[in-house]
Amino acid sequence: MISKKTKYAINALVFLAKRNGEGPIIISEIADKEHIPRKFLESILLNLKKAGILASKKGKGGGYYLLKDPNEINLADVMRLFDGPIAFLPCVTYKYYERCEECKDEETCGIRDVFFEVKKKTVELLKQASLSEIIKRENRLITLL
Amino acid sequence: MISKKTKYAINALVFLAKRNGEGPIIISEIADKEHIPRKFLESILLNLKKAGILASKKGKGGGYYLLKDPNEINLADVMRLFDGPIAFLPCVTYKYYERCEECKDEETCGIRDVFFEVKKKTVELLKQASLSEIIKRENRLITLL
DNA sequence: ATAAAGTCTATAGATCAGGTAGACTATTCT
DNA sequence: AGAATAGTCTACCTGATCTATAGACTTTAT
Repeated sequence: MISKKTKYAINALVFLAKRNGEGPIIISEIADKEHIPRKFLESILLNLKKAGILASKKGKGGGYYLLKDPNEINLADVMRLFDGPIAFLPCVTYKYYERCEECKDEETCGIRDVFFEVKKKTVELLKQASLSEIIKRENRLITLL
Repeated sequence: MISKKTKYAINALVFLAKRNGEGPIIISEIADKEHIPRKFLESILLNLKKAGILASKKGKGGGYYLLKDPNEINLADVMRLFDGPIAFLPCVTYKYYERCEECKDEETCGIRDVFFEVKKKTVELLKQASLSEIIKRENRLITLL
């Protein structure tokens, strides 16, 4: 399961993507509209800014806005930012690789082989899931109602 | 990431599967060979027994052994037993379904749509990963060396 | 009887998730 | 200049969960 932090981050990003181009949007508005505890959201947005995904403007008329294109922000990146590796085992992650202590031989580990495949497919699907893609799906689901 | 508990459970099960038919194997042997803390392993095996996957025999000559066929024990079931749902969101799980508090409309949620697809594929792959399958993969990896 | 082996109950340290509080800094408008 | 607005930073708290460990108890084979 992803953490609430990640879930809130995704919701906030989709919200900002929908209003992309309208200029800065204040934290309180995002918090209210997306039902996210305000102070908690603060630190989330700060992280997204540090990661180069969002930018902010201080003072009156300020707020947060997307720095990158909605096509280029995907769920895999956001999840990794807040929850760390997506894989089920440390020995099949790319950036956070760690050997399993109790493992006898990684090269011939059947368990690892399975989890590598799972991770590969998962990352593939999550990379495709950009903010634009999410919004596109939402619109498609609405037309199906 | 899966918990150590789940990882240990999988290792113990694969170990037992390899020696299926040899009669009961004592906790200490599994703990030693698989490098699992003995007392921790105890409670894990007890859970697997309660779930109907393992059986045990007390007293001298006792130990644990598989109750089900190695084909019928898969990673999806084991993971669910110890770590709960496999999905990334509570709203796309089957058995543990829960609505996302902050969600406005589940029916048209693009985020949910993506995570549903991810979960579907993941469960599919993990269901195929039976103990027999894991051992088969291990043997194949050995021949490739 | 005795040794072997699983079972049950309790506990403990460490880490982390989720959230709150408040002071501080930068910017804009009048 | 000064008030209002809005993000930034530091610190803290509470409860849950993970990863074990300890020890007494029960069952069984010889």
